[in-house]
Amino acid sequence: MTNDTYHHGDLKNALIRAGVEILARDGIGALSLRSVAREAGVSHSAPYAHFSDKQALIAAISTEGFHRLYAKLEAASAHFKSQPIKQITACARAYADFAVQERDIFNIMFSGVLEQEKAYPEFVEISKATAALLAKIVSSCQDAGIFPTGKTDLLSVAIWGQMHGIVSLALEKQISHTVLDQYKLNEILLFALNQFALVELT
Amino acid sequence: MTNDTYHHGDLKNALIRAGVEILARDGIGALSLRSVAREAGVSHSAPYAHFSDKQALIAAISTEGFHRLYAKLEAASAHFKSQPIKQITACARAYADFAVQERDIFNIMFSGVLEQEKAYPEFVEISKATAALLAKIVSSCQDAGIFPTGKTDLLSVAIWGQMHGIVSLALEKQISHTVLDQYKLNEILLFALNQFALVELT
DNA sequence: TGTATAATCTAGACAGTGTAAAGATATAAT
DNA sequence: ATTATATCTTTACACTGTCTAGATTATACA
Repeated sequence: MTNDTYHHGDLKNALIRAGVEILARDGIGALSLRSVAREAGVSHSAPYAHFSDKQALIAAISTEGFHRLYAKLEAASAHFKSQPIKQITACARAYADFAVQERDIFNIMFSGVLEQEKAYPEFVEISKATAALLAKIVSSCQDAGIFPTGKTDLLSVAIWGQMHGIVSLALEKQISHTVLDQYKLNEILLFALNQFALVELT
Repeated sequence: MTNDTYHHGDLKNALIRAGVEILARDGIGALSLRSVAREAGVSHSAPYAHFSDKQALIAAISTEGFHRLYAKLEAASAHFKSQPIKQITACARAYADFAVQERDIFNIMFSGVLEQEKAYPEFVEISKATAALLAKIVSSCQDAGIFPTGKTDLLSVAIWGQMHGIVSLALEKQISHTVLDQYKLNEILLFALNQFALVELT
């Protein structure tokens, strides 16, 4: 797609890819409209043909991040089809892995896109789908007698929040390294998840 | 302190107060070195006499934020002296209240200060003290038979992470408003906290 | 097919930002 | 009292997001 014509052909997606690349390579501080344009090889104001402002580009990059997170959770879940215990623990691990490995995308995904007055339908869609995927897994755990029945959405939000918070604090280095070294992130997540469970998750 | 002399007298603290004020009034997007200097009535590079760079100012504002959070948790805890059940639930509510009411300070406190290569001793001190305060309350809950004994630090981190994550997702509007309207933030927190408890927390 | 219209991209400009350097002014130390 | 140090202002620079005007290409319609 990256031919040498005046018109790029697929600039919108190229800009999103460039943003993801910059986040992974140079970190969140290096992500600017202009750096993304440079990375994609276009002029500094070319992005405005596809994104109304910087927030819109960030929303698009965050949307891509949610797609990756969804795919990772979906894969973890599919890998243990009809084994709810393994599904939920694998998802917790996948969530943590994603946050650690794609740290800056993870951070940008949760840095206020939905708080904006503007609506970003694709972002809303995939983030809702991700929440629904978690709820589905939690629900199947309930059906399997792993979690108490009822209030699936409440349970699901509580579990998501728990995973999210523990992972976030760890990324922020707010969890003392003596604790983190002793237990490791996955063990903390498992311990926390087990509080909800009727049988032991391992 | 704000006399009309060339030397301000207490510029460092004035800048921190100005930063806090801007965060509360105009939000995180309006927080710049120059806006803080303007708010304090000094030239745009005056802050460099007291802060090595913007990160250092943000660290100082975040430190002030942690002092406020600590004070709020301490007050909630002190108000229910030797009533561990009420202490822990009051702390959860206080944590959520702080996050909601001082939203932008809360966000800046958890936006990577400790990830920096530079060390900010006062920030480390108060954030450790806050974690220690939570651990103390959790420990007293263990002594009172509210939480299972042992692994206090693990338990404490899991509970902190849980509160932090649920509150963060709510601030981010990632918790669907149908769920949030139905249960309210405090109820979600209480439900989640109860998973750790041997007796019912209310 | 040819031409008007729209979409896409470039170039230039502007105000705002973080930061560095040089100089002015007040305080502290001797 | 003089020197040294801390504090603050002014100026300057590169970089940012965004706006405008104009160039180039694709699309739609006659």
